Amino acid sequence: MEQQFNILKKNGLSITEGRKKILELFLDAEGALAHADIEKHTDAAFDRVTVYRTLQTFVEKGIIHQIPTTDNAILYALCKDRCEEGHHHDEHVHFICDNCNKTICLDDVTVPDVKLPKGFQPLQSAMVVKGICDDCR
Amino acid sequence: MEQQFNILKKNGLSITEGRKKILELFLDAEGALAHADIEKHTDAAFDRVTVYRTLQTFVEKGIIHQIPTTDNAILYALCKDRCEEGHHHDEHVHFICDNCNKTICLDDVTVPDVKLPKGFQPLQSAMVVKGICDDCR
DNA sequence: ATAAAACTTGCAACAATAGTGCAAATTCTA
DNA sequence: TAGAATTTGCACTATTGTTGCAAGTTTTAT
Repeated sequence: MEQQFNILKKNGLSITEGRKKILELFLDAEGALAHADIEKHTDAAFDRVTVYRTLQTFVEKGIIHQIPTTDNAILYALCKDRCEEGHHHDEHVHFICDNCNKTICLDDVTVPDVKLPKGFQPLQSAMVVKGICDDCR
Repeated sequence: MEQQFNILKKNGLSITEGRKKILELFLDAEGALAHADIEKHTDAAFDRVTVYRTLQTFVEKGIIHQIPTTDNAILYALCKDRCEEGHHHDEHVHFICDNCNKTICLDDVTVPDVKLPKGFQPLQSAMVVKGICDDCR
């Protein structure tokens, strides 16, 4: 697959083994990945620091986005087409399964608007739903 | 004020300096607090470990609740009356100001229900809105 | 008011996670 | 294919969270 290549190219990034491999992981992944998942799946073929920096770069370029969690782990998932550098459009709901612990982007479920108190100006919203996913029922 | 005393009493916790002080911080705080904020405001009068354990205890007892963020820091905020031990009712929207960086509980704004794809069973939802708060306009 | 029981704290040690500077290696440009 | 630009890995440091245990504090029951 040349998909990884194209994504990197489109974002003006050098094509390197590490970046291709990490992108591949995201493309294959069903759900979101944590830094730890990536290290596990790459067999320490790349330095820990490289993974951090790659993830940072991808977030900056709008290739992946971060997902908020309560348990102090940053999760990352691929952005869909609409994202561009410096401007994410990841306003879809994220689902965390209590059973298999996977985090899944519900790309088709957009975060609903809410009425905020007077004076609060919304710019971005995130929504996380916990429960049991389709596979675990 | 005897409010701290009462909260601790009601939850069957021993009344200690540390717990009273940390509760006071929450009662005074406009927004949510991170572990680091608490250490800062207590002048290291209490051990780092004590702060961790106090926060844990408060979460378990339903005195404070955790707020998900994307930046890898757990935030805590006081629960309103409705919370009880082991059963939080913090299904309100949280607002993070891009300017002053405060996190505010919008207690009156409940997280809306969303329609999930077939097979997904929701149990708990969280919603975080980023933007400019009332004070910063 | 007081002693024993129960609980809480601080310390030290540890573990996991994240970030930085810099030299070596790789990738890109022309 | 050489030089410029970027990326990587290493060693080191910083930050964040956890655990066991002895000493200290709070509670309880006299």
